Amino acid sequence: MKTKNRPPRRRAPLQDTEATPEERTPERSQAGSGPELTKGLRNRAAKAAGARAEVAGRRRQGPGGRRDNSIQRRLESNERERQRMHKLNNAFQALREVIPHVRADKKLSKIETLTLAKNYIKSLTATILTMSSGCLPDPASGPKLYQHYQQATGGALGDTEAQPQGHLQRYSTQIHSFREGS
DNA sequence: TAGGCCATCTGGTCCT
DNA sequence: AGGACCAGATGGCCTA
Repeated sequence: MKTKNRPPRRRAPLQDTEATPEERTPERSQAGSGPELTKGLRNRAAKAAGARAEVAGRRRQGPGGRRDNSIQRRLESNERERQRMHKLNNAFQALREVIPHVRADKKLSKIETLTLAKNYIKSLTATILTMSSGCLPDPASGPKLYQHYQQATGGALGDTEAQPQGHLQRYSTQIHSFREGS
């Protein structure tokens, strides 16, 4: 699979207006002040904003454009949509951080994140059920603990099957230790 | 260069 | 009425 640790990208709008990028895009300013954004990313965002303004200028000149009010509403709507998607992405990131996975060097894609989360929940559910029946899984012998997890991990992550059993073993051990410690 | 992934724009629909 | 949500379209970036 491909590396997904990429900077945020911006696309020039098909419709844009009079407002300068600075005055109408909190996200872009957010892109400039976000805690996780590097200077390079801020530069990129600024550059993209400039490109948008340029496109806006070109489009403004054409006849039959939208009325100002309508355009303004659309821009506000776009901004809300961006914010909404950013929240969604933050949630995805938070989810990535709590899902154990074997490719720590590569960022999980959204679909991988969702699939692994589902499998992780299944694994934990299985653990709870095992605990509730008073039977601890043996971490040294390939426990049933993550049969669910391993199963669809292979489905979601094509290369997971190639991963050494050690990762799963470690995962089991960690869960086991956690349970013994708690 | 193709394909995967992603951000953004956009218009429609639903909800408050 | 206005905002939230959704899905399709578009185009950029990256890797094989």
